[in-house]
Amino acid sequence: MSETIVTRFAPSPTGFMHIGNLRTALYSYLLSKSRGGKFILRIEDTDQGRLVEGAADVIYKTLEMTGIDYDEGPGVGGEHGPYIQSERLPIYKEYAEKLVKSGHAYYCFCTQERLESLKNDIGIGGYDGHCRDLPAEEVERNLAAGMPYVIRQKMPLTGTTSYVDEVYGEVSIDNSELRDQIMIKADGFPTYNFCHVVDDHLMGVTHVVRGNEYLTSTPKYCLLYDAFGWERPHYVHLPLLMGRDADGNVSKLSKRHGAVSFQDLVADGYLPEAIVNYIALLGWAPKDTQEFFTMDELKAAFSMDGLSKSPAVFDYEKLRWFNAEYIKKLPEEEYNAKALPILQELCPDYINTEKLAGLLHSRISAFCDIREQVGFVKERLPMESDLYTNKKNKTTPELCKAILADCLPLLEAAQTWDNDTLFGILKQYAADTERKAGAVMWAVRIAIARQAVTPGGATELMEVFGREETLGRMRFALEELQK
RNA sequence: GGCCCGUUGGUCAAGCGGUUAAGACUCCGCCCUCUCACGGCGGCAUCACCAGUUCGAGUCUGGUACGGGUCACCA
Repeated sequence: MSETIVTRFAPSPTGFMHIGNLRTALYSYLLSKSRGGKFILRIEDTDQGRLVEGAADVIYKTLEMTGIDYDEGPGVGGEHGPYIQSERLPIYKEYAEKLVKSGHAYYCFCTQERLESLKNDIGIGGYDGHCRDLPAEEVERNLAAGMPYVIRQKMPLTGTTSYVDEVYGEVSIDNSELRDQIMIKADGFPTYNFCHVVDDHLMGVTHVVRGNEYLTSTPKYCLLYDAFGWERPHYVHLPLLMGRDADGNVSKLSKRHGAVSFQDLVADGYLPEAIVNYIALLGWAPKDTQEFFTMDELKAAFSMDGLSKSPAVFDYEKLRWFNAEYIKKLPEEEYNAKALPILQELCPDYINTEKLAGLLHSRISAFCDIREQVGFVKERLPMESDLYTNKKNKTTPELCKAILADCLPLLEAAQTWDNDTLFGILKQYAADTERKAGAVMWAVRIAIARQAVTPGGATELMEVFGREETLGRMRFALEELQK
């Protein structure tokens, strides 16, 4: 029989979608979809202290924007609901008590103070098992007296627990390394360590896809499956996403490395398709050298044997390259829909923003680049002394002054104001005066842009500025040179 | 510190015992060109180290070093 594969993405609603989490969601989704399986979304909101208003919406929105759709989950329903853990509390309680009855878990009445002092005692890393073998009568008495309690998983004291990870192979941990972790907290909420196992089993999850940080705690979860008599799922641990620190070292990608949430990147002008394409290749590689993938192509190409074992450093440069490629492929209308509003806000009215947007299309890697590219159109920049001097075109301030003086009347007389006409005028002038076209263009471009590097050539910029602004800038530059 | 995992160029990576060690980003040249960008062409690696196994090792084994993760009433 061919088992239907079921994977899930189980994020905690923190208010933002970390790019590493998004990649986990993507791989989990792709694993399932590459094999015609099901994909479930489950919200893990069992930490009452970290509740953030509207945080789940960020998750829904991100998955929608990236095209990661789920067969079951909040909003879409499914036969295993509810899909929000805070709505499943009675289930966890029931299963935790089952484990207490079967001797795999126990009530613990230790106070926070006692636990604190334990931490300070050398030689005891964590809980000491104080309540592990409390007499039944004492437990009953404490419960009846309403003493606060937690429920802990009873770990075996000896032996080892191992499992076979789909990417890392066999992982084996001494049971003595395992602590009696809390399953149900004092507030009645379950911990991740416990409820994700219950949910994954109840929801029929066959492959648990998650970050490598769970590699060494997975034996604890295996023990839980064993205690319940449930079949263990397949584990697919993913290499971590790293960020480059200021000191050159790397560590788990986090906010200090820059924009690391999906929404931050989108706000900076990165396209969801580009982000997905880039992170798909961070920790996974296709069998051939294809590098651009649509979601459908990813579904077709994804396979677990392409997963890497070693951590991957998130490289903004490469993301920028991907994004630039996606922007270049954007149809005119879609590109303008994003670029024009930014330009209109930045530029004076006389600027031909549509033309400017066109010049920028192949020159930006993210839409946030627009701002720094158009600084010179907003205002006349202070002139740097040596800009008129250009070795390749053999220009000098003196030559530029002459060119500007000559060209000003020619341009004032221009019948129409578009690139072709303007280019023709200047080209003709160059031919007539036996000057290099490059020198003429250089003089004019520097005069109006007042900076060395510009998006577009002299006549293109003239079109962007329009007749009045261009001539105004040229006259100003000429006067400046004549001083 | 204990335990676990990893290590092919600055980065992402292919490679599965015999290859001139793919490809991409970055960087650097050259070409195109009214600057830049786009586009085109080209360049940049003794596979962390040391032992072993083998006729032969980036590929297998062991050790060392380095890096990372994990040891919560967070997930």
